Amino acid sequence: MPELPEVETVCRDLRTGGVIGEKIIDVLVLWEKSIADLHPDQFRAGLVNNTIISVTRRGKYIHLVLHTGTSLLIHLRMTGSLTLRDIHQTNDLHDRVIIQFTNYNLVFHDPRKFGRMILTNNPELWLDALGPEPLHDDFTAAVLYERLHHRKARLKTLLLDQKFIAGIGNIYADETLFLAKIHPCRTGESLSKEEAFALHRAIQHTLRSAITNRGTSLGTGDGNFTSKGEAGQHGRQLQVFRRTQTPCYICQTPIEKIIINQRSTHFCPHCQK
DNA sequence: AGTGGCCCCTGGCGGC
DNA sequence: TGCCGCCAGGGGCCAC
Repeated sequence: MPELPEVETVCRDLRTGGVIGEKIIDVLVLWEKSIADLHPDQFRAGLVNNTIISVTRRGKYIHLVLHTGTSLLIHLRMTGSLTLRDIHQTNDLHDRVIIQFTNYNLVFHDPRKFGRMILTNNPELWLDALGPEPLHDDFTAAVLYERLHHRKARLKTLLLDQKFIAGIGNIYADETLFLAKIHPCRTGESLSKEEAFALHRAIQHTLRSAITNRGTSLGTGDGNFTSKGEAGQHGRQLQVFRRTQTPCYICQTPIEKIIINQRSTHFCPHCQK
């Protein structure tokens, strides 16, 4: 599942891969729902002959800005990936959209078809709805405490809420709460200032560490998320996610799995209070 | 404000 | 071996 670290890795790879300055020659839409509500002709017309001038990330969105000022927002959701592929390489069954440059293609590949590409002149409609960027300087521990202390929802729910904080998904929510030694069912308002500060440190450490490892690639079904088609190396660092009934690395207590808001949640019942 | 249910999808996997 | 049915899960939407 691409979360902030995986999306950040994709953006960095697109930049170093030379996408900036590239002119779009043609666009193939192989699955119409992947481009939201736009007709494929409009989508294509908005992109062809355009040049990409920047690649940035906001939450889990990849934001490509074109020289006309139009934005292409890409959300990978569950199984999406963006890869640069040699122009002579054949298409894959699960390719959904192919943006063609002179010498290579930018391929949106998405087996489960949840991902979306949004061509818009108003990207702020999507991006401004998001909560703070967890790795920005203005997201301080005090800011997190301020956002938490009046919330009655459980922490797992809040961490997954993109309006509360942007970019965290199921893997890093569980890992963050383990690192902070806080139980996922605790409510926002129940946290002391010290606990909120510990959670802030855990969020930033978990995300930074995962970015360093180029993200997490889970073994089966979920594919790779780096734009070079490689597996991210963070999987071996996971402390609780998908470790149900195996011993906690700290105290040997079996990791428990519960469901919170339809999401599987993994934690150590001894370490996390 | 918070929660639960359902939907979108399909590969993978457990059960028989 | 082969088939069936369930599950995962980000996020939108709706009901309560």
